[in-house]
Amino acid sequence: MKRYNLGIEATLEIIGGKWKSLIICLLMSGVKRTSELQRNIHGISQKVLIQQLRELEKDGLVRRYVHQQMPPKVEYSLTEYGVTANKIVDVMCSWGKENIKIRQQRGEDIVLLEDESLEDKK
Amino acid sequence: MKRYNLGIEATLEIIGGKWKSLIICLLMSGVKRTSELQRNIHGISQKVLIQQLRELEKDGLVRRYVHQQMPPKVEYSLTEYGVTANKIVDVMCSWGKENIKIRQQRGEDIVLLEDESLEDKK
DNA sequence: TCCAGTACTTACTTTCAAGTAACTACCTTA
DNA sequence: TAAGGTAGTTACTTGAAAGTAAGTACTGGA
Repeated sequence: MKRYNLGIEATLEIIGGKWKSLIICLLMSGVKRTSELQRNIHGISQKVLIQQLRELEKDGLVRRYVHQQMPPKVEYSLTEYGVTANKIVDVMCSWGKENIKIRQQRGEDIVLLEDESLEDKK
Repeated sequence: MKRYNLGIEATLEIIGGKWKSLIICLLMSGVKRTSELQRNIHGISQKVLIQQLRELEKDGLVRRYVHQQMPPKVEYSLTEYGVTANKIVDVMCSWGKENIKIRQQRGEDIVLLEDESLEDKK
């Protein structure tokens, strides 16, 4: 029997960690191929990306669609349930933006590249 | 120069990790003493609790008030800025509750003890 | 006088998520 | 025929976060 004291514990298990909320954030802008995700998430390794995607799939947030073709083409998208999780990711994003602004005003040497990573580079 | 691709990265730095969102959640119900927090956050060690509180204080989310008396009495509360972060914690809590319900309906052997940890045990 | 409780600090250890790198297997293009 | 791109897997290593345990310093109560 698994016990949770607060709802937030379950949330952290599912979208906690370094990468999952970023993946959800990117998938909100539409279906993405594996390689697209990897290019757009700075610093993630292929192993970790795929591992995180599989976990999100297992938890019902992400759908994996394999095109039966060569060369391989695999597409990931959010499920309906995954979209509900985006509510969280959304407030985290906007709170984070505000936080960065505040720290910039304080004189910290930081930038938000913002959305560059979301756009497809031509 | 520190670079963020998405606002969410800054958020994760500040309230990410295993314990910080739980601490914020508890502090939303009012001022708390160190020992109260420790009793109410199941499994946290004193070292880690104090460490997390100091980091939250450094980031401006938590206020630490030391009563000049013996035996020592230290109280922690959320700052105004800390209260803004509670928006995030709030959606995480409610999403997590929903998640637990769904998994219970699926037959998973889990419970949400919910709010027991928030109340002062007499 | 000793134990319990307050709020810490310090030192050391463990764990596990993430990182690194190499490998498979297939196709297309040069 | 060799390189580059697709989507992975596997094995091993690293490092930061967290856990463990003990010590400090003070007071109040049995």
